[in-house]
Amino acid sequence: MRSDHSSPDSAAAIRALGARVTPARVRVLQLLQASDRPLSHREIAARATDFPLDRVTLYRVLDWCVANGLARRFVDEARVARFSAGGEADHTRHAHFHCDVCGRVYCLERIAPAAPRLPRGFRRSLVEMNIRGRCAQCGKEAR
Amino acid sequence: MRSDHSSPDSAAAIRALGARVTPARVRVLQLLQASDRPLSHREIAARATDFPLDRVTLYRVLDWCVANGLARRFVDEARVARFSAGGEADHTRHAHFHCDVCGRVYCLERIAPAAPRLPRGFRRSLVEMNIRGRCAQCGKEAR
DNA sequence: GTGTCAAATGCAATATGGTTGCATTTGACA
DNA sequence: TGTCAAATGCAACCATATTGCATTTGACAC
Repeated sequence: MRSDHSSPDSAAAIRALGARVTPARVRVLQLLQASDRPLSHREIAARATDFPLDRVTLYRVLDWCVANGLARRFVDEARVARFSAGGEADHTRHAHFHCDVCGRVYCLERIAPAAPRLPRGFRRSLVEMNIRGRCAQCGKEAR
Repeated sequence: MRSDHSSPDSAAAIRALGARVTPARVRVLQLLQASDRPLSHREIAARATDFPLDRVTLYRVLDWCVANGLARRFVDEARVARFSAGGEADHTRHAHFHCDVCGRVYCLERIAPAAPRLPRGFRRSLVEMNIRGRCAQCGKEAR
């Protein structure tokens, strides 16, 4: 246990890449790791109020995380990018659920998209499966 | 065969909904129907140079098509909306392939996403499957 | 500790894709 | 041919993301 709130894991993951361990990277990675669902740029900014974090820096940190396999990015139905901890490989092993009501995105860890056979000449890099509908929370509130 | 270029099908489809048959709707629907892959707003505008078509009108026509089941909308990796002829039902019966190189989107008519079992309380409205990679065309050019 | 320097950051300006409000035009029908 | 709601065009606006550049800072050598 540490006296400060920094997660040694996120800092270590950054250092392991031979990259500079900066407060912005550590904090953003912590937030992603602490969330059970993918976060938008907006949501991350809202959670990082304890910390001075420029919009542009946040974009750059997120891009950096994705480029280095620390996070995965995808785009939801409302055209906003969402990020979650874990590399591409992690997140293509399961499906995502997009709630039409609240707009939240859930990782469905137990649902794995099968890799289908492609037409001649096409090469696959990854498969993603998105399910839309109403999440348990919104279903509860609706009755 | 008609002497003008208007497809009787698109006009008929619009009329069948009890809606007004306007040049903008007919032309946009024709373009979508004539394409073998989903088109972005930009791509449609580029193809409709023969015809005065306001940006906003195009957005509204597209929204109207989607709302009335004449077209399907989805969002690609670059956060741009894409449209193709055919209602939601048509396009959730097959997967889409997004080329990482040229950005084009293909309908994979022969690949059907299986509807998985969801966690308790979640209700599905539709399932979509997106495959990313390199298309046959770009694969050919690369060698 | 202190100096060094590329990497990372902050800020302002810009780009892109899409939406809203409102006045004008037009397709369908009497 | 007149009527009127529906559809359109225009201007202004909004959200998300990116670029260029000057400044700051983490890591490492000393």
